[in-house]
Amino acid sequence: MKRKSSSGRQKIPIEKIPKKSHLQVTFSKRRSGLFKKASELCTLCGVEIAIIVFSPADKAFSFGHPEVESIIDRYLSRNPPSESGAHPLVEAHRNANVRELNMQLTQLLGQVETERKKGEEMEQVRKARQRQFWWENPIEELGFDELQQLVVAMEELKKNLGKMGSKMLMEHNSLATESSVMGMGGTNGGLGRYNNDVFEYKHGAMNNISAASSSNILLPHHAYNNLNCRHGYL
Amino acid sequence: MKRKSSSGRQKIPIEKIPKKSHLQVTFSKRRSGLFKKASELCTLCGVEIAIIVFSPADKAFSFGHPEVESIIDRYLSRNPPSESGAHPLVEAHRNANVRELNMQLTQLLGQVETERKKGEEMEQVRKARQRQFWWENPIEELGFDELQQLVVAMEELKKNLGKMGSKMLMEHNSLATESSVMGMGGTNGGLGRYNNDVFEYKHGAMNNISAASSSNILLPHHAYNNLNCRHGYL
DNA sequence: GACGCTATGGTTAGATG
DNA sequence: GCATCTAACCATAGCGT
Repeated sequence: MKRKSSSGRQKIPIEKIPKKSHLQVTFSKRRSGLFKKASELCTLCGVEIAIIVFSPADKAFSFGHPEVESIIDRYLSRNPPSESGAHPLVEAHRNANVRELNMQLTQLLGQVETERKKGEEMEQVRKARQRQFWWENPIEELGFDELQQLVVAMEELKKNLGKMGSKMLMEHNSLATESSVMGMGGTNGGLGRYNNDVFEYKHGAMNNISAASSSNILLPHHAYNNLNCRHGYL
Repeated sequence: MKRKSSSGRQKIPIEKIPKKSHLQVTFSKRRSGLFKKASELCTLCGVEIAIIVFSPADKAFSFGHPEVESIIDRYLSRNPPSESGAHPLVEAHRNANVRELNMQLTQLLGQVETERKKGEEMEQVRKARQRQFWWENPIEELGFDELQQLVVAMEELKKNLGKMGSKMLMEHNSLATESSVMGMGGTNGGLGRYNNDVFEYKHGAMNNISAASSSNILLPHHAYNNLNCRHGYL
């Protein structure tokens, strides 16, 4: 696709943006950013915040937790008007309800955000995985070139496996000898035992591995089937 | 000196900070951050903003440009000035607020549930995948028996690949002949060209594939590196 | 023109003095 | 508490769709 589709964020001087359209976009983005920060501050610290913004077009935007008005009231005079005291108890009850609702709301907003992010992250992982592990696609869907790559990769991997296998085998053997637990008997059929029409491995270590693999365990059946039956995948 | 004097900024969940001292610090830092952002928004967009914050200790902090009070006035004069409690209109407004809050609450609850389920489901898939694709773990983490299984699986897979490859090759060839687009020239180095110390494939089809793989494209570099550099995984 | 992307600048959690 | 530092995380300017 595009390697360098964007120059990324550039530094801008903190002074009035001259271009109207540009200003509008920035206002929109930064306003939501500001409200988000405020919301986080509410949640993190359990405080009450009210924000009032008049847009360049003189439209009013506001953020408030629990409510803009109650905070304004409280700010204007340090005692909440408690609504003229006609029915103080009712008012108090109502306010409690509203506070409760707002609390739930804030909490839920946080939860939604959390879950959304989690989901997004997983989606990202999945996508990355898809890109990275293209060779796990059904073999039927691979293109010719991809098949070529896969063949080469198999060679590489097998080489690595051979090396790793011999190392593991040595560790395994010394362990088995020490504890005298694992029997290593059985005939050594080599790899041909599992795979009787194909290849021969000339690397020394590999023979060790194949000898071991033919003796000890024999694959757990489900695993083996898994590997074979999913013939389109790796 | 100090190599690792700090672990740097850590991610924190957006929920109430339990530790009082942390909360106080965070509140202080974020409040100033919020005010700074507001100030930038003022300057950049030439708008009027007022922010009122009541600290956890119930102390009032405010930011205002040009002044908090004038903005509050302007805000109150445009919105239903809900100062007195006994008015039916105010009551109605408040009730509407509660209804609105409840609606949001319900909606959000639904969203949370949805997201949660989605996340859970994905987690299940991931776990299932982990179980099923144990061989994708770093080779270093595989146990001895698993390595054995993997070796055998490789043989199987390679066999299948050989077959599939020959089929693909034939299709490819006929296609290339028809369209006369792809050059197939190049010396045939066999698989040894990519992998010079290991195995030899005796299956007839494989030779075709290897011949092709050494000719045409040579692997795109990033793909090749991917396969080699990730030597721990498959 | 709302949305999405990416590179980059900015904010801030944690630690330290 | 406040200032400072560092390493991460996060917000967002500039583009593309």
